[in-house]
Amino acid sequence: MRDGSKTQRQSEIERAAYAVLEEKGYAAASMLAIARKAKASNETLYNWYGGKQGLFRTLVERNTAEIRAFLEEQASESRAPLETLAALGPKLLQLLTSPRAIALNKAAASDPTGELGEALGAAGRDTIAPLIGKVLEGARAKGLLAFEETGAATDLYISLLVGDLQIRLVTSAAMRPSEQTLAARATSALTGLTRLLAP
Amino acid sequence: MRDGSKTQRQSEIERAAYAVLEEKGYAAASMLAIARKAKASNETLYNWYGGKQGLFRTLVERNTAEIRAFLEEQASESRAPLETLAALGPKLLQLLTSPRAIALNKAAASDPTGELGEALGAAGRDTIAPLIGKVLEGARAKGLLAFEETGAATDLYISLLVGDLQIRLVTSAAMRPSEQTLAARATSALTGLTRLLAP
DNA sequence: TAGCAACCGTACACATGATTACGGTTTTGA
DNA sequence: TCAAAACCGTAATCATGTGTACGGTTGCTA
Repeated sequence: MRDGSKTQRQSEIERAAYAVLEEKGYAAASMLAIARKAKASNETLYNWYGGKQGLFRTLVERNTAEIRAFLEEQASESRAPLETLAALGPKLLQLLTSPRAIALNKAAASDPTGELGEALGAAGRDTIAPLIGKVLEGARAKGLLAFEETGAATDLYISLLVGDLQIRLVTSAAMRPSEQTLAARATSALTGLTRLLAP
Repeated sequence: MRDGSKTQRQSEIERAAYAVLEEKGYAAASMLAIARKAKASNETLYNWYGGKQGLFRTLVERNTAEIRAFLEEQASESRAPLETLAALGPKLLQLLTSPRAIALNKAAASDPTGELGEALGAAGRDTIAPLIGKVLEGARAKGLLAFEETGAATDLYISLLVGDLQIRLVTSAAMRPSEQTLAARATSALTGLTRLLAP
């Protein structure tokens, strides 16, 4: 099997895993169901991922890697810090509320070992928050914002941006808002931040 | 069986259900395990609750009823609106991040049908938010706050108060902060609110 | 084109849980 | 006190999933 062929097969399998996960939930997302959906043999799944945990851990890592890559790309573009935030916010909110992200968060919540959650937190917030922090520090350096601790300022922004939206989506207590609503939320989060951290 | 005896037995069973749920997670919280823990027979569990769904739905309803009762009691005490909020915030944050609440949210996230989540949302936020809204409107009436839409103001407060704390606890991505940290978060949420909604 | 490694489809052993059933015991209520 | 109802312990039934095994097939590699 050619080099690219295997990674392609893997992404097919992982797409199938997402499909089953979003449809049936973590507990009912059996390896067999995923294998059937991907027209793969479960032996292959076990060989490649070790088991259910390993498969979904891979999903978490891939997903957060994608988000981090996107954020780093955005942050590296030379723009005014607040413009960077204005561009970043809506997209980040979309990513965090996407069906995939919600499904992964549900999986982490369902995982009795807490292993998936750790991976999600480590790869997710622990990489996202510092990136946001850098942007905020950039804004402070230009006299656009004033704050003492970067961590607290980052927390504040994330709170304003995300709020309890994720938890309500993960518990199926709410539907995902429209893209416009999300964008509006992002802008009001930014204006709120600038008012609370005004120099 | 005497009147009080049955409700007492029920609360024992429900305490056992919480214990198993917090220890093993929703998927692994089997009716048999709960019955063993409570020294009850599973036949009784099925007779009383219908099944696993019904048992946990009962848990959700009882829990949210308790929270609502607490909030209504607090809101009914005649105090200045902002003092009510100052008293309410820390306690509400404690309740929302308590092991029980987190376990129930995990259960809702694990429930493939989304039924538990609906119950959680309906009983939870849909009753909490209006109560908060009333307090905020009281503050507006006294010229302490200024806002157009009560719903948006409530959202803002809840965002500042809870932020992404719940989702990180539910996904096991974070540990529960100390009571002092929670209290500090509540006060900064309140000061943030008063600054953003200053008349 | 021959050999080989990986993959597919299927099946098997093993474990576990949901749900129902049943005899024995305790509690209720007349 | 005594019959009926409810509860307990146990087990049986049914379904499903995990993890492993195996022969047949495909496609690479030399």
